Amino acid sequence: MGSPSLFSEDQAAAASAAGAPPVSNALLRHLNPEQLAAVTLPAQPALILAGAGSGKTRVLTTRIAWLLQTGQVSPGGLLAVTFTNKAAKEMMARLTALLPLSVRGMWIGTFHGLCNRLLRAHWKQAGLPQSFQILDASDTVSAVKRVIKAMKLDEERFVPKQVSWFIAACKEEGKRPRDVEALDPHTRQLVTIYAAYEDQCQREGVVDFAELMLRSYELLRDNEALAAHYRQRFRHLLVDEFQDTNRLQYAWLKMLAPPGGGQGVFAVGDDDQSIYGFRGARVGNMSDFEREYRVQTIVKLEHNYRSYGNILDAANGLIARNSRRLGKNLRTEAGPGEPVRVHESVSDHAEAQWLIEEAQLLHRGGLARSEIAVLYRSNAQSRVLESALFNAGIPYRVYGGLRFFERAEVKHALAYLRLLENPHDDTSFLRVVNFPARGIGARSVEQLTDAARASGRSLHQSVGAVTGRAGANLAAFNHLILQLREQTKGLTLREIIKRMLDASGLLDFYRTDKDGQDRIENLEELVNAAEAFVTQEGFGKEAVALPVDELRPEGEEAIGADLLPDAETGEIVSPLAAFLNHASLEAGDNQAQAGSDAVQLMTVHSAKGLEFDAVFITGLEEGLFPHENSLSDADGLEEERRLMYVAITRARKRLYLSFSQTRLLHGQTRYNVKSRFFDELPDAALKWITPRTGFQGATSFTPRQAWQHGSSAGAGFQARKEPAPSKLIPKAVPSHGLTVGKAVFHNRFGEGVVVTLEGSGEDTRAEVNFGRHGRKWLALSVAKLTPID
DNA sequence: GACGAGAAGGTTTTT
DNA sequence: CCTTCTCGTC
Repeated sequence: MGSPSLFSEDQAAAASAAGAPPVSNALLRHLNPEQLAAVTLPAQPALILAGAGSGKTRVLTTRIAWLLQTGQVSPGGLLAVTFTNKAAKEMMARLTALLPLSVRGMWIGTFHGLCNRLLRAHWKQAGLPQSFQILDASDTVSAVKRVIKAMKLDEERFVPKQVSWFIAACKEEGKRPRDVEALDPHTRQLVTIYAAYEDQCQREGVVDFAELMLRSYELLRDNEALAAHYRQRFRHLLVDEFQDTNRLQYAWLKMLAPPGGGQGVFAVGDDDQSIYGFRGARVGNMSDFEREYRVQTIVKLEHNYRSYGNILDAANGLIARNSRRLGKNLRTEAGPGEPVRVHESVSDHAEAQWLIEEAQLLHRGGLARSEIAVLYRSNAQSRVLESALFNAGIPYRVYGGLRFFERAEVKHALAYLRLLENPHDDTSFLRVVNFPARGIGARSVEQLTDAARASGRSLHQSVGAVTGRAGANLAAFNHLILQLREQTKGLTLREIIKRMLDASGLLDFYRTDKDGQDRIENLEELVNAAEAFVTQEGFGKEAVALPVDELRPEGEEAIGADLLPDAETGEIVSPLAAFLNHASLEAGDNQAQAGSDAVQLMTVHSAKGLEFDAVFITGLEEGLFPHENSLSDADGLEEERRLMYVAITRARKRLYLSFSQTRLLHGQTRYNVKSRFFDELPDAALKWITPRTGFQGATSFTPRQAWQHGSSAGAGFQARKEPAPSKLIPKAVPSHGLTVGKAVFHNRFGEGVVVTLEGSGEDTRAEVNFGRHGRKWLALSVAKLTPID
């Protein structure tokens, strides 16, 4: 590994001066020296370590704008890739604000979006049908399920969901069935399923998310001319959230811009915010990149523009406990601000109660509810909070759960639309052939599937193989689709969808359904979404007029029609096809009421990238956060710590850390020790607001100032050491002085909580939860257990 | 095919 | 405890 230099301010100034011709200062004026250094780096591999709240997106977009404005690259000559549609949209929006520019047709998008684009443009070479469909996660599981059924395997041993994970994991390692090393019989069988699943997908012309990546990787790997074309074309590649890339994504990048190829590869990431290791993200890609690309320049963005000092101290102090870091420390000029408030409660219920009162105070002090976030490690924790908020009549919004395009009714509608586009789409066919019910049962579907499989034809084509009543019903279904196809020719997208909703019987079905009202609203929303898509994306007359290669880099010759991506201009695809394409890659928002002023509830994972004035991190208990399932290895714990780091750095002004002595989980009361993270946070940044004695959701004793002045309220606080845990579950106390739920101290295991008491007299034994040391059974006659408090 | 009883299982998740 | 899915019945 080399030892890349760090840019100093002088170097930064020098770099911008020595770089391309001076640019209109407006673009660079508001950048700090580190940001400026990053933005104006020469065209070479570079790694930008962008801390939380350090203006990462600004650097990325300004970099693009600068490259364009200085004429170093044309819009068609750069590729910028993100993980989420949201990030891609944000980037395009900011870019348009910086430069008078049409971002349409530029290669800015998600990994999957860009792969899709490559595959649509080169479907032949990729071995796909022109109108291949994309399976979402649940489609993938159903498809795998069908394979397992067809292979007559036990669904207990081969759980479709897990098998689909296995397949995705293989693909994300770049492995086809023949590449997977199967050492045991079970894995061998999994690989057989994988192979059969591939056959089925190929037969049906569908690809799952992982396949989008793998297939386009292979496309480039196996077509030298094509790869050369794109390498020639993309002079600059920019990658967002580099720490979240998996093996395949990194390999894909290397295919587009091999080390030493002279292209600018601008990788932005934060190893401290890598929280997706469990699904294949490889932080190691950052150091691999540094090594393989012989990165000369690492720019660290450590100036934080989001949070006050105490919050950053907490974050820095915590993350410093991790080993294997690239090393970074956030700093601010905003002053210390308030201390981080720590609160202990007796139960999860009390925690919720306290939180609500606190949130009400903030709101009354002038803070918008939407500026208050309640974070938790796992979704199960939201219930108590939700019901408390609900009972208190406080508007709230829970992230997670079903997204718009994942809703059953929307997926049904999309399936009909897909059949209009392509009647041979078996996935869609199966989804709606009997929905709404039209007398085609499982038996007939099975018959039909067998016939189709035997003849190698689509379900649509095999309808004749089923006889009797069901056969007639199937024929009627086919007729319905074909007729609708005829009738909607030439109609606007809006009209097509409305017709379909009517003719399919979907609307009628939900009208009679008892809780169908919401679903009907969603279907209406689908019509609106389509309408909005047509207008936004310009799939009207205007778009057709836009030449496909408008943005082709200067001097690049046209190289044959099938080498030119259609650039989503609408020239090749119909609005319907484009909309379906859009719908399969964009899951949409997850809930309505997005606009209303509501307290935001979400997992720490979904909070990544967001920021709020006030943040509550709840359930900070051993076993929950850090989660017990991640404690088996050091890597797991480090990822939990990064997760906590992400959580802390979401807060702008006020941060609460909260834990509870008891929590109802899986129907059982659990007695937890407070999270080890409390021991790892700098005491000076914390302020314990739990009173020594009282319990039940007591609020802070500090005289509270109005929110507007809140940010400086921390000035006079005394940072006292954590108090002894307060008195807990009131119960009769036997002679040994212990009760279930009692906090105790053991010389070897440290602080713990009594979970069970058994026996009496000399024979009394206690099970104590020592958190990181696990649960221990101790004989009270032998073990020295000191009750705390 | 709709409904209800009963069992299973319950970190984190975008595309 | 509570949700989700499967299976059996009418």
